[in-house]
Amino acid sequence: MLQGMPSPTSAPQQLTVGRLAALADVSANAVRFYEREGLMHVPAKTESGYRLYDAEAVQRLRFIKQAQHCGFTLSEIQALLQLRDETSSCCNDVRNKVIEKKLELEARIKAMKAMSTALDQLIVDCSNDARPVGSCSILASLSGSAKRPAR
Amino acid sequence: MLQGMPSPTSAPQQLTVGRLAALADVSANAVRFYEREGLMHVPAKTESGYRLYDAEAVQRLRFIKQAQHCGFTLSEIQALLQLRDETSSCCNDVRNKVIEKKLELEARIKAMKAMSTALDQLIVDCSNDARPVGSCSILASLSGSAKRPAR
DNA sequence: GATAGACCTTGCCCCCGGGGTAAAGTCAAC
DNA sequence: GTTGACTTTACCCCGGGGGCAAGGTCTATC
Repeated sequence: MLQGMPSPTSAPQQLTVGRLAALADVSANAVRFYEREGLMHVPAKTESGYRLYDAEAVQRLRFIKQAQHCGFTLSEIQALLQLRDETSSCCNDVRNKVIEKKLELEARIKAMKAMSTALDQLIVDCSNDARPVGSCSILASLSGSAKRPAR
Repeated sequence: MLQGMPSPTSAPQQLTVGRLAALADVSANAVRFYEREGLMHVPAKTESGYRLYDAEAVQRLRFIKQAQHCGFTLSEIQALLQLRDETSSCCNDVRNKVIEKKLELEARIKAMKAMSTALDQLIVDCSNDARPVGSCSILASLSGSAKRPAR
């Protein structure tokens, strides 16, 4: 079951891709994908080609996942990771990106609320009766040119 | 400029794909895509292969766009269009789909609000100073295992 | 030492909702 | 007849991976 360490190599905490993935609740496929996309560093490998990760990789992978949960895309996360890797960047650089993302999220929420409200109106208009589709106010509303017809 | 009707064929309101698309504020590419996906009917064609649409197609295309604006995916819209095409279906069938979509939208809004709140917390924690990234509370929070470290 | 079976490797195609491109054909207007 | 806007089909691209195949490797158990 591959329970032991990949002992051939010496270092303290060496993880295969699957075990790393499990620690961050991600699929092994996803980890390899992040590597291809440049989000994860290319790790050391055993002679047979198995990837070997250390504790830093766990941090990095968790970072990626947390940032995704906050609404960042992978390419945005790549930019954040770059800031993190450069000692020259400062906390404000990060903060600004977070604020920008926050504004973007607010805008998307607003758009979705508008959708939700539009649906409410459709539901109210269609007063629960069992009319045939021919006279369905919902279908009529959706076919109009962006303005609801008088019902 | 192809301003006139495609007169070779006789009927009253014949539209080429670009003109149809313009009437619903959609790209011609999108219209052809909807046809491939079975949302738009395959239209009549001129001898040279140009698509020719009538007024019903305008209705249908507007329906698709409006429904998209309400948050429906194309495959859900296909189901709605099917209801619309079947005389046997009733208004309640439509209404139920709308209600279901409304609930889904609410859930997504809730998730995005949670993201937004998480970002707020990060912004507050990172108290606007110019610390180096090494001590950035945002990066620290995102690297942790889902719980924020005491700062 | 053999075998099971869980794990790993690379490589490639799939989802959505289209966008964009190319090369070539067709149309109306001047 | 020429210009230039429009059309056709066919193909690849985005994000964020999922899933599969064919084969190699590892550990545990007999």
